[in-house]
Amino acid sequence: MGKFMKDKLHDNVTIEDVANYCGYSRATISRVINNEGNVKPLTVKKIKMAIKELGYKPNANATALSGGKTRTIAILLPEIWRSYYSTLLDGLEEVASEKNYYILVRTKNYKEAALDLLRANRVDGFIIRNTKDPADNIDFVKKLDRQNFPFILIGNPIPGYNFPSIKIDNIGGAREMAHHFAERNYKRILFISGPANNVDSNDRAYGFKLGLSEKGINFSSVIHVEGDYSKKSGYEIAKNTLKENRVDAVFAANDRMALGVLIYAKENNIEVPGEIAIAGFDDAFFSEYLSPPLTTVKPPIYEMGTIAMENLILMIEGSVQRRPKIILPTQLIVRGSS
Amino acid sequence: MGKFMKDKLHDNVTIEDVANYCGYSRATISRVINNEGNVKPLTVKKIKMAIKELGYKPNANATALSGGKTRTIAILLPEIWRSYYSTLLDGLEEVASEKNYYILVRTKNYKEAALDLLRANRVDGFIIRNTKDPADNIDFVKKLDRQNFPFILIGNPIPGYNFPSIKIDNIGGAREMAHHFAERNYKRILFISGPANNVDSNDRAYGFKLGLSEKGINFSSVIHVEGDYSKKSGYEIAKNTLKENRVDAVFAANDRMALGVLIYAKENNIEVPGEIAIAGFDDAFFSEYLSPPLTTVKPPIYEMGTIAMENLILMIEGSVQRRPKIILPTQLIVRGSS
DNA sequence: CTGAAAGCGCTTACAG
DNA sequence: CTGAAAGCGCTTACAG
Repeated sequence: MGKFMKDKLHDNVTIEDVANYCGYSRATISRVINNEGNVKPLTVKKIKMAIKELGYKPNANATALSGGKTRTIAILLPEIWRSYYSTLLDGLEEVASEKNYYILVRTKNYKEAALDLLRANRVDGFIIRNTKDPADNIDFVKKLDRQNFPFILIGNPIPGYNFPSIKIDNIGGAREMAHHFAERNYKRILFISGPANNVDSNDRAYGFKLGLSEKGINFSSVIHVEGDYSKKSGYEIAKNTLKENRVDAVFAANDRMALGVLIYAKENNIEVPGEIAIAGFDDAFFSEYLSPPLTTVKPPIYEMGTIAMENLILMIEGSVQRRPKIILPTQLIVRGSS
Repeated sequence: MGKFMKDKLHDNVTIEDVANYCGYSRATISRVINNEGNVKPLTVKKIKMAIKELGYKPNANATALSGGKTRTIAILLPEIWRSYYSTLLDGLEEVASEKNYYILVRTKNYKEAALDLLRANRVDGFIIRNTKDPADNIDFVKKLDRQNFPFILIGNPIPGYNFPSIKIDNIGGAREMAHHFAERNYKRILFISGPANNVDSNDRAYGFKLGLSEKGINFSSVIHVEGDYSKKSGYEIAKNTLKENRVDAVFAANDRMALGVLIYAKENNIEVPGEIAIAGFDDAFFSEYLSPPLTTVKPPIYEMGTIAMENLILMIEGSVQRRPKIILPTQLIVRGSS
């Protein structure tokens, strides 16, 4: 057959065409496509042959409409740009495409979009990364939960609820940092937390405190100042605190604030780590390029993506009810700043 | 699972429900949804009211199946992780969501996926960022073109064809860099290109040559060495070249190779820019954090995303045939390294 | 093991 | 301006 004919076939082949081609009914073709069993092996073979020869692909919209799955998963993120999110997305997509799923990514006004996706039956499941305020999309999440519609929360789960979720071990990571500080014999410590209501930051504070006390350092001797996760707040807090207090080491609840502290130290000729050690949390993209490179806690973001997607697909395809609650270990990365 | 589907269906209000609710036929409801005109204003009003009250959203699969659009756009990328791609994605999504489209993102084995998306009628259009070898997906692109299916190529277009595309002005950017070098009075120049067959790199080489000649500098006096875009190749080339040649300035076809040169210079106590100036192309995420910060050419990646999506949507919705060919200007960013 | 037939929720000529 | 009806390409009880 000519090139043109071939293309034409490829473009419009329906289940009906396959049925006519090999002399079975649409129902049987459908059974073979969906591996339903209860079809004679020879028939399966013939039909698979026909499908291949005609280059048949089921129309996804028809499949979804008639009760089948969409094989697409919605991923709701606050933004894409930051490496945190793009790395996460990378992990999510890795597994999705491997398992033959498509991903629909949404950031802008995603609450509204989520409802639309659900109602329009566009997806089989949701991966949801909360915005700053975890309670923001509580209504939608509850709705999913009520309908038993598959979803997984990524990052900070919604406090007070027991939804399927995956997050990093903030407590463990900060605890390790505390141990590191103890080993280095840093005694006079400044801890800069994130915003007061931030779950991550609170966990990091708790873990840090825990780790210090395990090494016999009382948290009450630690200067604790609240920042807002911005570079600027790190800078300002350093400026306000370091003049009046002797400090051996600073632990900021994220790398951006640690960067602010580092910039302040450089501007004021404070030697790092000679006079003051500095550490952060996140292993931000810039951290290894600073001078000195920043000691930090690296969260397994890519793995969080792959594991989240694996679990979601299990929820979608599995007959068993699953409510995974996963916590992934972090990794302490000691660099030149401590 | 049966129960689950049933529940879900019950939960969803259909066009039938709207029809019953307000006493018009499904056909008329459909007309109102699609703003078709030819409906009495009062009827429109009543129906819109009913839609709102019932919280009705059309089932996307039914719409697509019965000849409507999917309102989703496939984005094919070689990868997501690098900031180039995530920034691009950000721009693409910004416009897509604003115009009420969803995006389907795919990186892994995307050629195969693309064909599937097309056949299964899952999307209204394609945004395609070529892999290293632009000819790699030539068959698919030709197929789209033949079917008059909307798509736009991003980045390096396929040589020899006239497909709708958008890219940055590599020539103009490198030309500006040449002018900058001339102003700084750098005479002995090392140019490190990318791989020989790389379209971007060739354009940058051409633009650099052009810019130098405009300032009376003969390109033949420039040492031209071919790299492979990696940090390592920048490092190696610096090592092999800078020992035996006096060089005032290095222009690498991307920032990663420039970083390699910078690392070599630091290791060998060559002062930058005192003894050798270094510049790159791309404004990579690390470039502003280096010491000294790297002079480079910043491509308008985010804008490339927004403009590409705007044009694609015009192609999808517009009645007019459009084959946009867009080239976006870059921006020279002079930092401490030159 | 297989098929006929009834949907799934829309759109779109066709008629009036 | 509006509705009845056919159809988009699948899946899934129901029968045999």
